[in-house]
Amino acid sequence: MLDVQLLRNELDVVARRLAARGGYQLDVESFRKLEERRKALQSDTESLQAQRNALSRQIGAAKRDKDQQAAESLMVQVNAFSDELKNKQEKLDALRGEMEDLLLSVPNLPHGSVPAGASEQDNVELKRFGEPRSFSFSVRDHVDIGESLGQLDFEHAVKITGSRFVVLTGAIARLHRAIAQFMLDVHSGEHGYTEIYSPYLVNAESLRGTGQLPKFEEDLFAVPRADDSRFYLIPTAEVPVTNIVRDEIIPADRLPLKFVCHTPCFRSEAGSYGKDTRGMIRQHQFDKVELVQIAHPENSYQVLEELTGHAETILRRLDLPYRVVTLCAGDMGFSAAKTYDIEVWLPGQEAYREISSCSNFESFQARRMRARFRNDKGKPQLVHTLNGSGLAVGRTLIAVLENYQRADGGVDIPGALQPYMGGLKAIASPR
RNA sequence: GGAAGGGUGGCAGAGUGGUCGAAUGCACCGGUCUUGAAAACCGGCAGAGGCGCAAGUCUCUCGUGGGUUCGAAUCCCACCCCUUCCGCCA
Repeated sequence: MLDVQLLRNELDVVARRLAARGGYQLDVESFRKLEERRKALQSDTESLQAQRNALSRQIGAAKRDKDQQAAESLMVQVNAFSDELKNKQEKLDALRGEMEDLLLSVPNLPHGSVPAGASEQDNVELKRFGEPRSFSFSVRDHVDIGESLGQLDFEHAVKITGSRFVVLTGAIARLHRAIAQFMLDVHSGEHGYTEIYSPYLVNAESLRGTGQLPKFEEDLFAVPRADDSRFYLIPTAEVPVTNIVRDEIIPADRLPLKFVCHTPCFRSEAGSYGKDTRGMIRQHQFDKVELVQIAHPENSYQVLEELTGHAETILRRLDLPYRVVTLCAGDMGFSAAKTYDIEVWLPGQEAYREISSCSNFESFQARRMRARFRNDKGKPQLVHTLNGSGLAVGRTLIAVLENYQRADGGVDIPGALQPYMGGLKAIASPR
């Protein structure tokens, strides 16, 4: 959520900066109209309230003095405008609701360093690490590799649940677990993150806090409850972990808070029907190790660089080629002010594919969550929130299978993961 | 699921219809004292919002939402959450 003051004072500037998001159109006119009505209605309402409060105080005084007559005449005065007050109050509440809805639907302002652009085409490559390996045999994708090993099984997943799910077995299932463990150990042991275990079901308020609601309900899986409320399956650990600080005031000397959390993530993938239907690139359920930082506004951009570096470390340790791109304004998520995507090389697709997305949300989520710290004047001030995948576990598994495949159909285990595989150096080729 | 108790400021904890946005303590900020610090003492200190150049002033908020009333932290209703006991349970 943007600061409503900013919209009041610099509406045109805000509209212009938002237009960088692939031509996003802020409804300037209706905001102006709402704001005008709000202003008038609010001052009317408040002055009536002030009158009522003053008269009520006098009634109290009169009653104390046992002056029944004075009290009654004062009550008559209040009653004269109490209907008007009630009416205005109701209108003002409705108007406030409208304002709130509008505000909740406005995306974050792109940071000044974010390149302009409408789509993926306009993202800017920042750096590359590693060289895509050249293979002396014909390269297979993870589906062929995993299925021929008999350890990557989409057919049973379809029977059990449906499309966009997978069953892993044997060494590949273990490799999947090893990857997550490795990541958790590096981030908690070397990068100073506190490991978190969190709920996988969250309430609507949490999703509103991080920005998934109210706008993106169709991307979520909902679980109905006995009353008419519902829980939602988390689309990312960002939601439960960031919401730890919702409605809290954190002592400044504890910033930044650094959390790492491994969870499954659930996404309906509404609107991506034809996309990535083969393999486990895009699943309704996937595991992810998420990094979250709650930072002081002064250094949140430095934190973004660090956090992105922490995610990169994993790929370096696994010796997987990757590149980092700065997302252009039009390709960024709703809540982000700046985002780096890390893309890993997938030989099976001969392409770099997203494996991590690291963002600074500045105060956008913090404002929705009322997450604050006490600044050096002793006043509560909004924190900045950041997060990034460190990394997506399923896609890392794909990258390992494809980059470490052997001519005989087996897969080498990267050195960093071998301790997590009981010393196993390779997944044996099928006979 | 049954029974009882309870949700008040950063924390602890008073307050059961009338200057209560709220005593007191702790924490925090500023000052006096001190070589410095601690202690002591003095002062300040909830949040959000409106109007105003400012000084200031007004409104809202005591778990949430409704209701009663001229007036609600306080009374009524519903819901949520927490604690304890019983039952059930990985």
